[in-house]
Amino acid sequence: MTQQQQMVQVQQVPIFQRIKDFILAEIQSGRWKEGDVIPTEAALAQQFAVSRMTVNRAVRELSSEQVLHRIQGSGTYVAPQKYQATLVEIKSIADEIRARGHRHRSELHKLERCKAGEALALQFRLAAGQMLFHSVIVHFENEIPIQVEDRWVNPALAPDYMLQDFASVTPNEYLMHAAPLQGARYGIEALSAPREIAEMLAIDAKEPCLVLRRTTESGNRIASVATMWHPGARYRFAGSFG
Amino acid sequence: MTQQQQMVQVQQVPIFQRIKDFILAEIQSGRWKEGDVIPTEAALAQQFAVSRMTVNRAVRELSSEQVLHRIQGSGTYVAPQKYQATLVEIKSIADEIRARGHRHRSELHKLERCKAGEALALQFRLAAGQMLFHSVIVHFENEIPIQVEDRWVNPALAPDYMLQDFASVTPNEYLMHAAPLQGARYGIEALSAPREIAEMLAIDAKEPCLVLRRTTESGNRIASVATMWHPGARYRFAGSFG
DNA sequence: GAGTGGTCTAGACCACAAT
DNA sequence: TTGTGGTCTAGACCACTCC
Repeated sequence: MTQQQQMVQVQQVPIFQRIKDFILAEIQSGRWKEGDVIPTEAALAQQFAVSRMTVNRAVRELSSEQVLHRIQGSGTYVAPQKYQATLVEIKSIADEIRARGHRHRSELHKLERCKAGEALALQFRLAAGQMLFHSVIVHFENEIPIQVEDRWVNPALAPDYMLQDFASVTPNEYLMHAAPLQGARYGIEALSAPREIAEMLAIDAKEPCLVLRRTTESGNRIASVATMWHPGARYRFAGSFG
Repeated sequence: MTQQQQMVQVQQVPIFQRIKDFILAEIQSGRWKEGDVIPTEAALAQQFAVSRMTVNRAVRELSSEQVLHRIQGSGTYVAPQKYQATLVEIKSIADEIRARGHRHRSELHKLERCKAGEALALQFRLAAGQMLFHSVIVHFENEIPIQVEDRWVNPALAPDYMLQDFASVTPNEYLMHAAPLQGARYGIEALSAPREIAEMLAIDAKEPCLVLRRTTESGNRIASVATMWHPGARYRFAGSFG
């Protein structure tokens, strides 16, 4: 086993990683196809002359990466084709603007306490008539309006929301401290700008807007419901992978 | 150690998972803050009266989940605030429709070979004038048009593209077999529908559309450039996490 | 040099699946 | 019953950081 240690030292790449690479190569080459059983841990351990635990780590990690699928008592299989899914990552608007090296500024257009109507109460899973906080903020990138953030907040989870200085702290940043994010639901839509939104974004009414709606949860309660409007002509969600 | 095994049996939850839960609880409660050093593997092993390998697995998995950050020779730290990022997963349109229990049908509107113009050639990293395949397909959900898929394909990677029966196989499905996906770049925009698109989607021209542009790579070459148009009034990208 | 994480071993017992 | 994966141990040597 001291020999193994020396191999690691000389070869740099850990054994479990070399086993992962081997398995990936078999799959990439088509020798192991979708749904195929791959060799057992014991067989791979013998093949590579390593302990079963080392093989176990390689195979376990590939399972958690969705490359393999394991069934206790049965075997290890090549997982079905990777989902042809595109993951779009949407970051905090302020961070994103700063990451581009541009200047972020925000303008508070509205900050109020308000009774929840039926639709809102339903979204918050609260009784109608409950008090909610409501803010409307416009975010600027180099003085060009880029987002209208219309947000409703659950006072139970963020009691100091109305006291924040939203010129220096975005609602996102405050809420992350007040009510640690534990889950979210969201949707992206394309909608015509209503008049008030169009005015705040300095675009024509009816212009297409890219709209992100997001509901965030903290401790099984709804912390916040936000609708973010972006001018279609000036904004896109983008990213890459691979 | 037989005692440990019995504990596992009785308690159901593996020890490494209980250690993960413990660490997560310390962080969630605020007792361990962002940037703090957490106890060493040896200390946790003693605290839980388990072997270091078991602690190692717990901590290693939390590292790969971005909850902790490890520095060899230094220690294990609570990772910086989880990125306040929203991940939107965009699946294949046909799968998505079928997953909703609805009927998917597609109509081929165009299928041609075409010389690449300058802009397209640039996107494909090919010389202008190179031959490309071009298809325009409309996807229907329960007979309502839901997506116009305008796609350019690199013949070098998918030579049989023109021979496919796109009523039964979507371009996505074919391309996944012909040129295994290795990377992608994409963007989501909100645009007014041009006249041709509006006609295919059976909406008014200038109606807002949710547009996904995606470039896919396979083996360092560009396999395909697609633009997918969706009626803003009838379609959204949605998802959740947590 | 002392302490940390990174990796590996050669066993073990268990739950589960296939037979 | 046999074989598979799931978990765990009690050590070990190594690379790296920090003092």
